[in-house]
Parts: sequence; C-alpha cells; structure tokens
Amino acid sequence: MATLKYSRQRERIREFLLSRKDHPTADTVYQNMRQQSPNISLGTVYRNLTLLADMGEINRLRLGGSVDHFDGDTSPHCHFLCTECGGISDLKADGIDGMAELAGEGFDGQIDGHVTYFYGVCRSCMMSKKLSKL
Amino acid sequence: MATLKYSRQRERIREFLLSRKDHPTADTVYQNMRQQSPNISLGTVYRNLTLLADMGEINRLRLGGSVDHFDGDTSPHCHFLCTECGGISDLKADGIDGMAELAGEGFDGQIDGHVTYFYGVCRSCMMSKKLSKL
DNA sequence: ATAATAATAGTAATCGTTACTGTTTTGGAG
DNA sequence: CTCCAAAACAGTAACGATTACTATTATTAT
Repeated sequence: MATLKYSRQRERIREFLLSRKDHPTADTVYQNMRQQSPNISLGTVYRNLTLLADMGEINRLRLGGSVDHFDGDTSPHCHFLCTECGGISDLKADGIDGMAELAGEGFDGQIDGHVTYFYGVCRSCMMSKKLSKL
Repeated sequence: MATLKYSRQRERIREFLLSRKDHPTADTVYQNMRQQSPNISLGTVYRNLTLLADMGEINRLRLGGSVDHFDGDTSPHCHFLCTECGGISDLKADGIDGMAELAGEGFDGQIDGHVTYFYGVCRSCMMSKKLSKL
C-alpha cells in the first residue's frame, strides 16, 4: 500500500533529471542535489530514483557498465554507448518497437518488452583516434 | 603482449560452458569446477571467464540484474529474461541484426553493434500465476 | 635443465547499491 | 490548531559481485 507522501527532495530530483539532456548516474544526481540541499543523503537519492523509475516518471538505464544511469526523458528512444569514453547519447531508431511482437512468434511465453542499446565510437572519440594516428 | 599459456582450469571452464545449455553465473561455474578441482579459486574462474569472453569463445550476458551470466553458445541468438523467476532462455529472433544499420542512419558516429534482450513471463511462471489465482 | 613469465590459490580490497536506525516531515482526523 | 500514524529523511553500516594483490606453481621456449 504505502501511500506516497510529498517530499521536497524527490521533487528536486525529478526536476533536475527533467532539466538534463544527458544521463546522470546516482552519484552525479547526489553531487548536484548537495548544492541546493547540502545535507541530502545518498540513500535518499537512490530511494527516490528507484521510486521515480518504478512510477515510470524516469528511466533507469543499465548499459553494460557497472553503474546505472538515469534518464528524465521517458519518450520512446534508444541509447548509444561509446566504448571509448563511456559516454551515452540518445539515438532515435524508428521501427525498433514491434520487434517484441516479431520475437514473440514461436516463443513459448509472454513477452512484455525488450531492452536495446547500441554501442560503438562516438564522433568526438573518432576524431581523437584519427588525430593520434598522425 | 602477454602470450597465452595453456591452463587446465581454463580448458575445463570452457568445456563446462560448452556442455551447458543454460547460462550459468560465475559462481555456478565455480561450484561446478570445485567438484573436479576442489582447490580452484573463484578469482581463477572470473579471470578465465573474462579471458574466454575477450577471445570471443564465450559470451558474457548482462541482463539488467546485478549478476553476469555466461553463454558457451556464441552462435547468433537472443535472450529472454523472465521477470518472475529471473530465468534466462534462448530466443531466436531473425531479422534482429541489420538493426544496427537501421539505427546508423542519421547517427553521428560509428555503430559497431547492439545489445538486445527481451523480458516477460516464462511459460512455467505463467502456469504458476494462473494456479495461484484459483 | 634452466630461466622467464603466465597462471594459480588464497585473500584483501573496491565500489555501487541496499538495509538499518533513530529523527523529522507530512497529512488526515478530531 | 493539535495529535498521531506513517512516510521520508540523514547518517551510517552492511552487502555482494567483481577485481586486485601476493607469494607460489605450472608452462614453454631456449
């Protein structure tokens, strides 16, 4: 049950994530929150990120690495992970949904969705690599 | 350069993974190895799993959870994660490759590949849920 | 056989995340 | 407004998968 009560911290975390166009980690959120709320606890950040993700107001991204990232943009889009710098960028890939249906054919169970992300080398890392070969 | 030397432990780990049709964790591999080699170290298991994965002889699966799974089957196929029991099964989804190309259009960087897995409720968990509703 | 070095067993350390505890905040009822 | 139950909090400890370290053993080229 656990009726949800208002929390200033949660509101600020949500606002922060909505204002960002990148994909901060819990620790990045924590560092930024501390500028407004110096006494905020890392546990509070984690608890609220999990809460917001469970409510569907943000997305939790698990892209191979050992750290979760969070995304305030819940509109349908994919992500790209740079294997050189670890950076994450958005990537629109139309037609990627409906893939679950495609996969469901001939599968003996109920498919609710899928997780997809792309990896490779981002533009700025490509530049760096070219330069270092000269 | 680090020239690779033979290691009985690595060979057994590889054989074990090839013989399994599921997707064991490092700890599962460790427990099984200990039956043949009671003194094997967990670190040895991890090191060799990482080595084998880097050589492309096995695959390391990171499916959302906090534990890695390993797959001796390196033929192209996808995975399905049951959100009820945490079980992993194989799933063939033809036409899923070539998705990287699709995504590459209009993306400002080099796409090397993608990670995709499906989630939902596996057959046996569906049965259990139906039963518990009676 | 010897020497160089990769691999090992055993153990300690790392680190992102979660759990616990006593205190504070929220929000509905009287 | 006051009171109270429950949610949320700050601070800290615990957790668990993985990696790093160290002294010893196994492999392989000469």
